[in-house]
Amino acid sequence: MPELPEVETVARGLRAALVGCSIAGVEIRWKRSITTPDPTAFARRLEGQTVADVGRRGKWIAIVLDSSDTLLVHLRMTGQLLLDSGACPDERYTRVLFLLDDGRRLRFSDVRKFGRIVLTTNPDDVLGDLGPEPLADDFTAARFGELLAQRWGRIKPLLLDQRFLAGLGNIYASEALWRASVHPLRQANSLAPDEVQRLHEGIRSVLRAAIAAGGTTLEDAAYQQADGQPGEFSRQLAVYGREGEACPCCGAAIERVKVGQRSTYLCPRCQLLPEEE
DNA sequence: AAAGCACCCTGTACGC
DNA sequence: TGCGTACAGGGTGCTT
Repeated sequence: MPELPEVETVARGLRAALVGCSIAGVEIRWKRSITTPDPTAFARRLEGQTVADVGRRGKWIAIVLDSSDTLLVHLRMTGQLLLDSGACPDERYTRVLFLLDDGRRLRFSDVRKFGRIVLTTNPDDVLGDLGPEPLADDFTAARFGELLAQRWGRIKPLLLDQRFLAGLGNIYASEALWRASVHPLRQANSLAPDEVQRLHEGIRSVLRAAIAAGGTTLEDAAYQQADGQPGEFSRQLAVYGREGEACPCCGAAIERVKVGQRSTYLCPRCQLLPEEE
């Protein structure tokens, strides 16, 4: 499932491939993939627009157009943005098709139809509620500590809350907690300064490493880079999806538990839960 | 503020 | 083989 590193990888690929290109036409095959405006206005407004830049905020891809419009894309679970030269073997899951003026196509493919596309002149309407970017310079351990100190809930669901911190999903939340040796059920405001420091570093290091590897592609997952290549980070996952396997650090068997209705993976020996919690 | 749950979807895995 | 059902998951919205 695409999280920050996968979305960043896609955005970089699209930036290299799309800037300067114009949209000649739009074909909408699943209307609910478009949040706003309505499909007719969406297609009409996009035709003739040129891509000025491609960026990312949290798990949103922002395709900035040379008018006052921005195309925001959220891949959710199975969304993909793929470039092709005008044909592809399997069109089954194509939900929206952007026809480019040079004959290529940008294809929004999405098996489970959870992904969403927004065309807006005010991206902040969508992005404004997002928490800090974990890799930004001003997201310091001190700032992270201040934010954690205000929260009484469990740390793992908090890391998944996009209003608290933007971009982490189920995979990297588990990985970051393992890197920091912090148990997922810990109360957020109970973390000691050294734990805050480790978790801050765990989050940033796992995201950086995953971006460097082109993201994570799981066996059954849909994520691919814009050129269709799989990400290589799955081999570096320490705990996610590895129930019963040996912890790379201590060798104990990795456990899977439910936290807030989500599967969470941890090492029961490295990530201890203090008795009072 | 925090937690639980239903919902949106479909492919896959499983039990019978 | 073939059916039915549970499950996975990001985000939203509602309720407790």
